[in-house]
Formats: sequence, structure tokens, C-alpha cells
Amino acid sequence: MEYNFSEIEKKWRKHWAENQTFKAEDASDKPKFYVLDMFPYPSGAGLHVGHPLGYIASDIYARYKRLCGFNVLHPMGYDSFGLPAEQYAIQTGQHPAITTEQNVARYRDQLDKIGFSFDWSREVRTSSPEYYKWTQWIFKQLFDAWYNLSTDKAETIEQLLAIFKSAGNANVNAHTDYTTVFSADEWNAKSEQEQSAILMEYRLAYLADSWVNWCPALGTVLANDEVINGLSERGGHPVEQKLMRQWSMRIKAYAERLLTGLEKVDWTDAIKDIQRNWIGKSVGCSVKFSLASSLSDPDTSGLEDNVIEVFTTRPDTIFGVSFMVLAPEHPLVDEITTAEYKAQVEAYKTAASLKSERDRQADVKNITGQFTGAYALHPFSGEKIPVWIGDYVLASYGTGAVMAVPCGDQRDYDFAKQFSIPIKNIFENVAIEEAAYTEKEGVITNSDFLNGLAVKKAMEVAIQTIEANGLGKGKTNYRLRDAIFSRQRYWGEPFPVYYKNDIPYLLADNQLPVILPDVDKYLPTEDGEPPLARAKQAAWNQFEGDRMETNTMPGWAGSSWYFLRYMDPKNETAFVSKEKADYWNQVDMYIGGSEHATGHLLYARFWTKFLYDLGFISFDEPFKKMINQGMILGRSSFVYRVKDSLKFVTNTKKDNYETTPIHVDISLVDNDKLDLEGFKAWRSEFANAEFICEDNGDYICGHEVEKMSKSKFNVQTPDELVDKFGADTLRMYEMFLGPLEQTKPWDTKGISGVHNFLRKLWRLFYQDGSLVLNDAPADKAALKTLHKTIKKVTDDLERFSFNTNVSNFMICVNELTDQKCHAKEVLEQLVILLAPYAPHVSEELWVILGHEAGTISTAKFPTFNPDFLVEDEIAYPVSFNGKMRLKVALPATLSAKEVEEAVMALSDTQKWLEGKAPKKVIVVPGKIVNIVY
RNA sequence: GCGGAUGUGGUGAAAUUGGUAGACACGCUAGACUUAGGAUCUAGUGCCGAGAGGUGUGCGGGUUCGAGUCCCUCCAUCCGCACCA
Repeated sequence: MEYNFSEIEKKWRKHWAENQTFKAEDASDKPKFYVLDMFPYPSGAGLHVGHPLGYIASDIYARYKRLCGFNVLHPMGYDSFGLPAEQYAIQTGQHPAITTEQNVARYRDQLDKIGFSFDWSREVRTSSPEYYKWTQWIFKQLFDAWYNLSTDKAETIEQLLAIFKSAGNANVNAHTDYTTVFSADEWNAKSEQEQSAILMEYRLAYLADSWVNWCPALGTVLANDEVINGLSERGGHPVEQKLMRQWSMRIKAYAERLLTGLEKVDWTDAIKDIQRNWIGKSVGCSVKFSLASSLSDPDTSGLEDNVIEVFTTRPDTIFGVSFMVLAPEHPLVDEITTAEYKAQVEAYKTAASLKSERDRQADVKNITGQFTGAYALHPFSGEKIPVWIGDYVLASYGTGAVMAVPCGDQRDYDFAKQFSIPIKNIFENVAIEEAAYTEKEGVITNSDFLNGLAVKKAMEVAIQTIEANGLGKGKTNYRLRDAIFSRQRYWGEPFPVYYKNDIPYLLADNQLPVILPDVDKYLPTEDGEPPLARAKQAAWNQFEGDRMETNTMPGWAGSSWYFLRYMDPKNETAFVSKEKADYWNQVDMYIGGSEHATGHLLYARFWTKFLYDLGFISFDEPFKKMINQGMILGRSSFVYRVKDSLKFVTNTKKDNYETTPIHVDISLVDNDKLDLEGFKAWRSEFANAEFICEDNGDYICGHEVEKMSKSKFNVQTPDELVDKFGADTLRMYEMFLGPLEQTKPWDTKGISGVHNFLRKLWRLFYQDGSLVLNDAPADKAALKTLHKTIKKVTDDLERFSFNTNVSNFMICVNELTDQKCHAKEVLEQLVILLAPYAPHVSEELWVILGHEAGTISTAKFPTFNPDFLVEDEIAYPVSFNGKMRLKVALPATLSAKEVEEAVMALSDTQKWLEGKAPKKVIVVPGKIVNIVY
């Protein structure tokens, strides 16, 4: 019997599907283990070999955990709302649901071929109404919640309303920018409209006018992380700034908890650092500067009522302030600018607003600014400080204004030099002629009550004094911004929101889901309204008030909680039941790409914390451990076209001609050798191609490692490899490629090595068509090989070293082959070890070993017995001055002293000593001998 | 500029705590076998050298009996952030 992988694999996939082998039970005596992959967006292109890499690793781990006696949850689904299906709909008119359905079917087909142990009964799709009903429901909870800083958690708006009605907002400590204080009576006297507007300032999901990244080509708003270098991530269209009324999520309320929560999770430092950086915490204090009116300019009278509030991380340098800078968009700019400077300030503001965010950032070297004519007063010295505007100050960070300390900040220093503003030095014994002194150490001078204090101490004293004088207070700022939650797209979740007199209201729970209505076209309306504005009233399954919300939710809405839905995917009365959420709890192992560091992974943590605050789940971090698989790069092939001709020259001779490299489809290339006829047939323009070949008549292509993409013709699909070599080979080969986390080039050359390994394994069972398995007790060498392998495989799995495990299996099979071992006793254990990696052939061999069909996934994982590894002899490497020169086999029982004596007695030792006496002999028992001479 | 990661044969890589550098595999060389199979088997394969031997983990230093591994300087590549006060 031969190793017929295609029949074996087909048979077992059918068996698993029919018997629901991998269905997870919601309750079990076994401990639970949740292994999750980041679910894919089902794109039209299907899977390439890079996609399954993480899925294979997680599948191996899930299968391993099952063998270790865990109740494993290992689900899969689709993040099926998204732009490509919508773009396709715009072009063809085909409803995105149809496109999505087709793509999902193709993905499923491809995934099935690889033999994953997913529990498909739990599949979720973010675009199905049964799923997005609950996405809408969670949105409702966010709308109906505020953040209580006193309890440091989200609470319901109902609770907040009760306080407002009985006591006003004076004692409410909420995360909000709303500063007006009102009493209970005042609140109760307000109109519904006024109350709604105030509550909006507290809600975690809120409507606000915000500056957004507007992409005219896509007709939609994009999140910061969907914009790359001023272009849209999808499509590469230009993006501009625009003020729009948008739904936002008050994620800033969770900034500190998102930061501290990172300490509780087992993620790589790289991802944690990206998130920390994104949250961007900085500690300092706010300081209020009052404005001075000028006697000579009557225009400035009354200015002293205004204050400019700044945020600084260096309150210790307050006496170094020699000017202030406001962002051009700062609301006080118009008010404080004197008549003399009006025109120049207006011109500067206009110039700044015309520059895109991207230009402003790209233009760091070019220092620009404009004096406003106004002066502020130093809070301690009372000195007059000129107030400038400059676009290096960002309106969206801190207070949009800075106190400039040129001696301690390089940007302030450059600005001062540019505009000849005096620079005051407040650092003792530090030269600032060339550059600012930005170290946070040293001693402060020229600074009144801070004189003689070390920087750290001066910060404390400065904050104390500022607070004591009512000039400001200690404050922490975060760079993290609230997340815009509206998109002007069709293919996303509709909001469970309607408007009456322009006040937004939620639909009732029993009206959910609000189903995506049909529209005639998937484009924005002529007035720039989102596509849903095209829907006729009758097209909505729910319609209340004057109009429905026509924005849809962003892509990250559905993916921020899908891991919870897998726990209870069919629940019609809750997004997940409390019991099931308690049972399955956190994701124990999450595998996916690191590109989601500031998007999905941050939002999912935010929603998890929110749902935890409201008591729906009992954990506040979703992903306990995470591994980020590296990208698999493609290997592109090139042909070299001789300039102005249809001649193509082989790689080794291309330097003799003037050529242009052209990407050629990798399916036409085998081991760099081009299929000439295939190439001519590939594209009509090459039908009459001529070739300048190697001397043996072959045409050899050049190659380069690049990202896989259709346009580079270097996409390798898993399907053809599965057909050629089988899923078990593909699974093992993808693991064998290198460490999971590493970026690595794809190359099919090595796949035969893995395939040959499986054939060699098969030959331990069948040789020349007949079964060679025997019941005889295994000899010592075979047991040693087996237990050595058990140990290595277990250890390597625990540290997620999937690649070295493949070689462990190869070594094991090589040794057993050399030993001519066909003992059931040994092979049975080996097959269980291998089952997570090569599940199909393992199932087949398991049956051949006499077990019931389909039971290997519940077998017991072998345990390592060190007794089998005990050695009688150790081959000691002997080095001289650290260089290994010879080996000597000595009994394992020898003491260090005995080893030394035995080694010194060797004639070879004397030879290497060249007659010199050894100065020192180091013996590490069981390991090595080093002789220093 | 800041933060993170990586750098080892012709190629993918291994070396978990400092202890034989290059396991395992691809490729290549030579040979065997044959029912010609993306077979199988044997031997070899870091570099220099006929050999003895020398040399070798991005560069340069250091610690140590011993360094791919620890410390310092520098270089290169990749990823993320970037006027964040």
C-alpha cells in the first residue's frame, strides 16, 4: 500500500465533518482552552499561502491542547463587512451580500482543504443580521453610558440622569469636556433638546462635529489608521481634513486602563510598545497665562479677562518662558490679535489651513509663525510675554497652546532663533549657544523659588506652587484621540438610531436588528449624503421619527467583539450568555498579524473593558496571550526584454544587453526555468517572443523577494500545493519555513523535503506494499529515540517553536528507519505526537495501528520518561584554550576529577599540549572539558 | 529624531540556562539501484588549504577557562510612531 495522500486526506476530512469531531462543548469536566485566529476578510482573490500560516500554527496548538485533555474552543468566521465588496457593487451593481457570499464559499473551500480542526458550527459573519443585531445592541449600551472617573468605570446614563435630576452636575466626576455647572432645578427646567445636547457630552458613543479624514474619492470618512501618508489605505486616494457631524467613541476615557492593562497580557514588547506609543501618555501640568492689555492699543482692552491655558511636561522650566505659541486654529486667536497684525495673522491662518496635515508634518524643517501683537503675563514674574501663532503647535493636542521655553525645548529654540526672540538660560552650568538643553537632569537657576533645585525636585515644587496659587494643576495628557465611528458607506452595520427634531433616539431592543435597506445605487447621493440616504422609507425594516441614521459603522465595530460571539453564536436573547462567557472566558491563545496593533487590538480591548464595566462579562482583557505571525513574501520571477524588441534574454546573459525586467507569472517557472511555450501563450503580445537562452537551451529567470500581489504574478495559492503534495505536507512545510513570527520569503523548492519525510514515515509501516508493523517489544535505541522526541516536541510546542518540531520529527523518523524499528509500541506514540501537524496521515496510521477510526484527536499525548535517556557513556568534547580538538567517550558515572585524570592520560591530550603544562583544567560534568595551557 | 525587531553556509534555518557553531531540510558533487517514481539508497558538501592545519556567526572592542548567546561603540535592513509641548 502506497502513501496515497489525496485519498487519505479526502477520507478523513469527510469523517471529521460527518462526525463533528471538533465540535466544542460548552461545559465539560476538562479544563477549557480557547485558541483563536484573527478572522479574515473574505476577499475576492481567495487565500494565498501566507494566510494559512497563522491558522496552521493555531490549529496545531489547538489539536495539541485537545490531546493534553483540554476542552478546546477553536472557531472561525468572517469579517465580512468591508470596502472591496462595496467597490465591486459600485462597479457592477451586484449586491455586496452576493459578492460576500461567493467569497466566503471560496474561502471555506480553501480552508477545508487544509484540514483545520475548526468548530464550524460556531461560524460567525459580521455582515449577517443575526450577528450585527448584537453589534447594534452594544452600540446602544455605549450610547447609554458615561464614564465615571470616581469609580473609574463606565456607568449607565440612567444613573447619571438620576444624579442630574436630584443634584445637578456639580459633584459629577465624569470624563467629559463639558464644564458648565448646573443645579438640579436648572437641569429639570431644560428642554429635551438642551438635555440631549448636554448628555451627548457624556455619552461613550456620541455625536460631535469633528475634524475627519475625508476621502472624496471613496466618499467616506477614514480612521487615522486607515490613512497612510495622506492616502487611503484601500485604493490610495487622497485624503483631506473636513469638519463633519460624526459618531465617535469616547475611547480616551479608557486611555489609562488600556495602558495599565498591557501589563496583564502576554504579548510581545513590540506590540505593547506600539500601543503605549499610540496612547502616548505624558505627565505634567496645566498653567494659565492671563493676557495683558496694551495701553497704546485701545483694541486690546478687556483682554485681561481671557486666559490662555497651556499644557507642559516641564513645569520646572516655567521661568524660561520667553514667548507663547498658539495653534493657528486656536479659538482665542481672532480675539487677541491686535489691529496692527490682523492682516498678517489672517494670511498665516489661511496658509496653514490650506496645507494638509501631511504637508504640515512633512515640512518640519521649515519654521513658520506670526506674532499676534498680544502679550500674556508670566504667572509668577508678571513679565510681558509675546503671543505668537505657529503651525508646529497642534490644535488637537493638549490645549492647542504652548508656553515656549527655548532653552529647554529644541522646537522652541529653533522658533526663537528664527524670529530673534531672546533666549533665557535657566540651567546651571549648561551652554545653550548651539542648541536647547533637553535632558531632564541638572539644576535650575534664574528661576525665583526654583533656584538651586534639581530638575525632578523643581517639577514637584513648580506643580505645588502652581496649584497653590490657582494657576493650574497637575495633569496627564494622552495622545490617543476619540475614535470616529461613522462611515459614509453602504456595506456596514446600520445604526439603531433615528432622529426626531434632529435629536437622536435609540430604537428599542425588540426592534433590532435594523436591517441594511436596499438601495438603487451604492454611491453617495448628489447632496453628498451617505448611500443609505437613497433607501426609501419602505426599504427599512424599522423606521421611526423623521429619518433614520444613514451612516454605517466602521469595519472595526464587528471585529471588536466577535471573539465573544463564538462562545454562544446562536443566542437570540443576548450577545453572549453570562454563563458561557464565564466558562470560556479570555482567549488563551490569539494568533494574527501585527498590523492590527493600533486598530482592532485596541478597539477590542476597549469594548471588552466596557462590557466588563457593565457586568456583562467577567474579564477586562480579551486576549491573554498573543503571537503575531510574520508575513510570507512572494518570490517574483523576471524575464529580461531586450530594449525595443520581442527578444528575451536569459538571466546570466542579460548584462550583455540593454534590458527591462518584466514580472512573469510564477506558474510558468519551475526552478527558475521558464516554460517557453507557456510564456508565449500567456499574453498575446508575447506570442511571437524570441529567446536568447543558456547554452543548454534553457531560459533561466531572475528572481526577487517581494510582497505577494496579483500585479507581480507571484501569488502562490495553497490549493495547487495541496493537490500536488497534500495538506499534511503543506501544513508541515509552512511550519518548517522558519520561526512563526519572522517575515520570510516563500519558496516552494524545499517542499519535497517535507513530502519525502511523510513518505519515509509511511515506510515505517508499509514497505514494498506490505505491512511491516510488528508487536515485538521495542529495543532500547528505539525507545530512546522516541522519548527524546517526546521531550523535544513537547518543549518546542510549549514555546511555539513549530519549525524546530518539524525537524524533530524528521530526526526521529530518520533514526527509527536506521534502527529498522517497526514496533507498534513506538510508532503508536510517534503518530500521536505527529497528529497535530499532519492530522490526516496520522488518522490513517492510527487505524492501521488497530485503533477505532477518528479517535486520534482524543488520544492521550505521550508522556516523557527520562529513564530511557540515561546514558552509560558520554562523549566529552575536549577543548584546548577554548578550541575543540578531540572527543573522548567516558563512563557517565565518572566524577569531575576522574574525568580530568582520564583526559590528561590521553596521548592526544599530550600532543595538543605541545609539552607545556596545563595551567587549569575545567571539567563541566556531562558537558565539556576545557584545558588552559 | 524616537521606539521595536533582525543580521549565522549557495538557500530556508538550528544552537531553550554562556559549554562540540551550522542540527534538520533544500540545492550541489560523486556513485548505486530500478517495475522511471516529483522515487530510493551510499558518500561528500562553511570558507582557505594538496595536506597538516588555519579560519569563521554584520564591524570594532570588552567580560570569561570558554561568547552566535552577556556588556559597550558603530554599520546595515525591516516595522511602527513622528513638530505630542
